[in-house]
Amino acid sequence: MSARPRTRAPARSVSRTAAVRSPALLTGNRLLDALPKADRVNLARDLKMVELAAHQFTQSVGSTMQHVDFPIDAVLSVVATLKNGDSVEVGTTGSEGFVETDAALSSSLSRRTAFCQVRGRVLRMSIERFDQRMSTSISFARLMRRNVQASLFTAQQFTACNTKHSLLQRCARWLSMTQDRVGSPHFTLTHEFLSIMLGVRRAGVSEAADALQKMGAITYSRGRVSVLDSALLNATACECYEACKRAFTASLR
Amino acid sequence: MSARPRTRAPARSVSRTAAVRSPALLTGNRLLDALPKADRVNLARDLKMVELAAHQFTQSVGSTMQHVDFPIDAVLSVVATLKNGDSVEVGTTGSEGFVETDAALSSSLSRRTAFCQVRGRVLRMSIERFDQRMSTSISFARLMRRNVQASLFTAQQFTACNTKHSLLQRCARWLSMTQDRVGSPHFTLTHEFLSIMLGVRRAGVSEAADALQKMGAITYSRGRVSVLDSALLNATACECYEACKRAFTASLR
DNA sequence: TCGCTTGCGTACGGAATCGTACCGATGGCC
DNA sequence: GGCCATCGGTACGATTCCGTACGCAAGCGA
Repeated sequence: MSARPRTRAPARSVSRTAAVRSPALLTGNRLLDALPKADRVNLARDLKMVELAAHQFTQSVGSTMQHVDFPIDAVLSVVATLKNGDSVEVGTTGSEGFVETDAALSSSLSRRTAFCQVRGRVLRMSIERFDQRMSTSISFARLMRRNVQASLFTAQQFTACNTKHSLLQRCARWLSMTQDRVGSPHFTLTHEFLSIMLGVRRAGVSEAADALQKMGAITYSRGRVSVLDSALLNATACECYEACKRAFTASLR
Repeated sequence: MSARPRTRAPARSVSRTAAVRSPALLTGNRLLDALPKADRVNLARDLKMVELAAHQFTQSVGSTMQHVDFPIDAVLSVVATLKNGDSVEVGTTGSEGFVETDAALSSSLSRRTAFCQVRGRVLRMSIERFDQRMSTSISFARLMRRNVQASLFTAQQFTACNTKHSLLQRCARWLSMTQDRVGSPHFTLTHEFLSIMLGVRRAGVSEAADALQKMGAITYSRGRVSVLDSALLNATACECYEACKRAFTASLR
């Protein structure tokens, strides 16, 4: 309902754009796949497929960055940890981006904690290779930086979202975003975990989730969530869902 | 009646570090002044001093960027505007940085609104010159990007701050940050305006400000604020004040 | 199959903040 | 010197969310 040429895709399950970009070179990460062909030819040799388990950490504050992760079907969360131990999600990344954004900002130290939110695969590139590509390929550097711009936009949006929007709206936003990133209406998530991400009580999430379930948008049970009516869910979410989605879409161009 | 170091200012108003870096080339913007000498030699000809009045806009959403602003003693705010018209501050910039961070991220469109929070001077550089320097000077590009990293860190910190910290803490944080940026304990600010920045009611800010005044940290009257005890103010602020300060300091190295 | 861990429903008083509104006081302007 | 817009003190019930806590039930491992 948005990207113009792709919706008219023919019989083959590969989109036109992708076909033009020779499917054999596709990685599954949309950011990498948006690179011009020249950048993708030898990409695979710099990438290592890694399976991440749920809640597995991929970076921690103060450590030297070792690698950059380009998710395929995993969803990674970046959180800010406060002195009292509370963590709040400040960014989420799926196949539209990469984790360890600071690497694209001339920094070599991790300033935030990141971990796997929804289990799945990522393509891992060493910092050395990443830096090398950043400094030798203008198109690579440009695409990465535009993705960082979207991350910045998202963090800013969350800043406003957290003061202005209700818990129900934010729950719906989070579930909508995650559904997009997982690429499936079914994923794993406990109320407890979502409450940490949103910076609220577990009981608060249970109430909001119950409301979403009663209105028929989702169902859930013991850590498994299914989105039944994504249109309804999106409509219940605050505008921040659409805004962030647009930001990432725009960054791929 | 409080700020210590300035009162002890010697004959010359230039700091030691600055002296080492040949004072004649100093601009007054700490970010630019942190550039290696080679970058600063012909800097002045690309900069135009501009006086900004309070509440004067310098960029708006969706417009093509024309210039980048390096504040000297002005303080600029970047805000996210929601559909209902509410605005929330998502970034603040003084002499430690620059405004129009997206310019350093391969983007030419403004995604946020920015305006002058506290009147003063900025050094304005055209986008063309900025882009040129970004692409020709590694040290310039590196410094700008590290500053963007600090902006990203700040936006992330505010995301957590807005869910976890009390209004009193956030008021104190804002006042502490602004004092640092203005470089003076006296500045102009109404409760109304601060309430918009923090995304809360005007009455809420009045209560918090009253509390800060009663504890002797500040005094204020009809839009003029004076910080009386910055140590007390900092102690009342949440950890986010120190965290963001450190982030910007680190980005200058 | 048992038991235990984990996930979630729910409830309670309380705190923080909201929305709104009214009014006094200040200070710039004519 | 008087007028008036602006600033901020204050109060009210309403609302949202908090902190906490208890209990039930599903599913996993032994």
